[in-house]
Amino acid sequence: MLNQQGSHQLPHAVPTIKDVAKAAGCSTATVSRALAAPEKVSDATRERVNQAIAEVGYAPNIAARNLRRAESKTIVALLPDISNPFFSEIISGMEDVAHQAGYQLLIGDCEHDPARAESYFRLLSTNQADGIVLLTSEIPKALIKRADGQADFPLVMACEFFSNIDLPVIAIDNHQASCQAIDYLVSLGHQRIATLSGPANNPICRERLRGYQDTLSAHGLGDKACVAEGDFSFRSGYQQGLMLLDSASAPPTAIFCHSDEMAIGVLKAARQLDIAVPEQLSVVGFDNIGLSEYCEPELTTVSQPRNEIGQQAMQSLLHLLRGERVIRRQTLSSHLIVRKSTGKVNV
Amino acid sequence: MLNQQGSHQLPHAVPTIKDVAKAAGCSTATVSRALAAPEKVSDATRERVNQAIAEVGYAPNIAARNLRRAESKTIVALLPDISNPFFSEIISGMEDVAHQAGYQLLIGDCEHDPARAESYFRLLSTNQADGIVLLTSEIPKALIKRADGQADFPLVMACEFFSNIDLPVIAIDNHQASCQAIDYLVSLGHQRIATLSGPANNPICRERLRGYQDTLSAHGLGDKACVAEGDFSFRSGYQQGLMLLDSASAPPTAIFCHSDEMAIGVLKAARQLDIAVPEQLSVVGFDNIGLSEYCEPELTTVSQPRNEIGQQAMQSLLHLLRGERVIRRQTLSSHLIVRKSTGKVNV
DNA sequence: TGAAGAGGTGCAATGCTTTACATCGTATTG
DNA sequence: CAATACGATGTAAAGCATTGCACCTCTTCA
Repeated sequence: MLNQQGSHQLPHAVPTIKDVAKAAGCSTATVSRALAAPEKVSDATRERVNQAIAEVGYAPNIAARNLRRAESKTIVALLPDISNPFFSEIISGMEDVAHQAGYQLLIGDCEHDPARAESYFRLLSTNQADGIVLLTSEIPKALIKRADGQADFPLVMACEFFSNIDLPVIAIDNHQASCQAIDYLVSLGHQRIATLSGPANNPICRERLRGYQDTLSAHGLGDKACVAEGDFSFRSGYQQGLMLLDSASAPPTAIFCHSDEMAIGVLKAARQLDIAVPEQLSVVGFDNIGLSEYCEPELTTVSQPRNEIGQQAMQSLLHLLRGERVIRRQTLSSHLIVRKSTGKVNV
Repeated sequence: MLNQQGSHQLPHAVPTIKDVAKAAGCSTATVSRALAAPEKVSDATRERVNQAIAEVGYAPNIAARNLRRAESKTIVALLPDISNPFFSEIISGMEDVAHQAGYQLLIGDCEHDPARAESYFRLLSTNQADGIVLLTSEIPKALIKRADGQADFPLVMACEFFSNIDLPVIAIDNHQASCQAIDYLVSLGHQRIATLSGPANNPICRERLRGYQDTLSAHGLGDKACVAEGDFSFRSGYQQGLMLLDSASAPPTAIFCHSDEMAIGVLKAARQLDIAVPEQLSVVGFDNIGLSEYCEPELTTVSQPRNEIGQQAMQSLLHLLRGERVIRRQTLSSHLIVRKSTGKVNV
C-alpha cells in the first residue's frame, strides 16, 4: 500500500526522496548517495537521478537530514546589540565563510538581556545550532560552563573575551591599539588626555585602559589620567562629553573614545559648548565605522579588520566542529586612521 | 535490546523523550503530551514528568519535532543590506513578536545579490523556514511566483512593495510623507527644491517622487523639479550632493533625500563647498536613524515607526501561517521631525 | 444496575533521510 | 580458471517526537 501512494498523491504534495527514487528507477539510498557523495554512484545513475530530481522538483527535507545526522548546519552569532553598526561587517565576514561551508548564520541579538542570551545558548542543546560565535562578554558565565564538556565546546569569541575563561579568541591587541592612539595624541603635544571608556567591567575596555595608563606613564603623564565611562552609544558619548568638557578646572585637550559612536557624541557636546575640533579639542574614536568619514569633522579612529575578524572567527569555529585543534588566540592587526578630528595642541 | 540501552548509555549521551518516559514511569506519548498540552495529562503525572525531565536533563530535539510537524518555527527576514541602520529597529520589533509566538528569526542579508535572495527563498521549500518578511523589492520576481501556490504564500512585505505583485504590505504612505516634507520646505520659502532619490526602479522611491512632483505642481513650481539618483548610502549622498550643489546655474536651496545616510552625505558635500546649512541650504532626510540627532547640524527628517512596522509585519505573517486572512495593506503613520538642517530661505 | 460518557494513558505508525551491512556482478590477479 | 577485490546498488534500521486510535477506569445519569 505504501508503495502505491505515489499514484494517489495530492497534486501539491511535496516530493520526497522516494518519489525521486521511483522516477529514477533506483533505491532511495542511491538517490541519497548521488546527492551526498556523487563519486559513489555510476555516471549513468547519477545522470538519471539528477533528471528525476528536476522532473519531480525535489528538495531534500532538511529537518529529516538534520535529525539523522544529528547536526543543524546552523551557527549562532551572539551580539550585544544589533543596532551597533560595528557588527555588520563582522557578520558579513562570518556569513561568507559559513555559507561557503554549507552553514547558516543565525543572528542572535541579546539586547543586553541575559535571558535572551540563554535562549540562544539553549539552541545548542536542542540541536538547533551546532556552534556559537560570541561577540559579547555580557552574558552569564554560567552558560558557558554548564553547556557541555569543557574541552571542545563549539564556541569561539570574536573581538571580546573573558578574563577568566579560556576560549578561542579572535581579536586585535586592544592594549597596543590604545597605546598607539595615545602615543599619537602625545606626539601632537597633548598632556591632558581623557579616555571615554566603554563599560568598566568589559575586558576589552580594561585592556584599552591599561594601554592608556601605560602610555601616559611612559611619557611621565601618569598623574593626568582621567577616565569617564560610557556604554558605546551616541548618547553616552554626548553626555559624558559634556561632563568632561564642562568641568571648571582644566578640561582635557584630547579625548580617546572606545567607540566611534561615543566619539561622535563627544563632537556634538563640543559643538554645543563652542569648543572647536580639532583646534581646541582632539577626538579619537574606535572601530572606523562607515559614518566616521562623514561626520564633522571626519574622525580619527582605530580601525579593526572587521571582515577578517568575522571570517577567522567562523573559520575557527568550523575547525572546532570538525574536531580539529584550534589556535587559542588569534591576534589581528589594527591601525590608527588619522583624519581631521585631531590636531596639534593649541596652548 | 533497545529497551536496555539506557543502562549502557555513554555518560554524555543526550537524553531523549524515552529516557524521560522511563524515569517517569510512563509512555513517551504521555511525556510528549505533558509538554505540548499539559491539560491532557493528570496533575500527578505532569508532576512526575516534570521531575523526570529535570532529573535526566532533557531538552526536546527540535529537528525531530520539526520533521514530524512539518514546520520549522523559523521566519526569514530578508534585507537588502544589513549594515543599513534603518533596519535594526525593524528587526527588533519583528524579533519580539516572533519570539513571543515561539518562532525564531533568521536574518538574511541579500547584499543586493539575487543569488543570495534565492538561497533564502529556498529555505521555504526545504522546510527550513515557514515564512518570509521581505524588506526589499530588489529580488527576482520569479522567486515569488514560482515558490508556491499564489493564494497564501507565507510572505509579507514591510516598508517596500512591488508595483505589480499583490502581497500583504505593512508600510507608511510614502507619497504623503513626501508631500509633507516638500510642503514644509515650500512653507519656508524654498522654490528650487531638489530630490535625491533612492534607486529609480524602487517603488517606494517612485511614490516619494510622485509626492514631490505633485506638491511642487500644487505650488506652481512644477517646472522647477530636479531629481538626482543615489543608492541610500553616505557615499552616494556625498557624490550626488556635490553634483547638485556644484552646478553652475542656480543650485537648489533645499534637498530632500530619501535616506538619512544620503542626507548626511549631502551635509558633507555642502561643508566641502562652503555652503552653510541651514543658512544657504536646507536638507531633509528620511528614516530618523539614531545618528540623525548627532550629526552637524541635527537633521530634519521623516520618521517612520520602525519598531511598529516590524511588529505588525511579523504579526501579519503569523496570521498568514495560521491560515487566517490578512489585511492587504496596513498603512502606519509617519511624521516630519524638524531639527536644525532646515531653515527659511535666504534670498 | 446498566449504559453512556469522559478523562487518562499506551501502542504503534508516521515524518524523511542517512548509512551500516548485505548482495551481486564484473574485473583483476595469480 | 579460481579466487579475490572492487564498484554499484539495494535493504532495512536507525534518528526522535508526535498523534490517531484503542483501551481502561471511573463517573454519572436514567
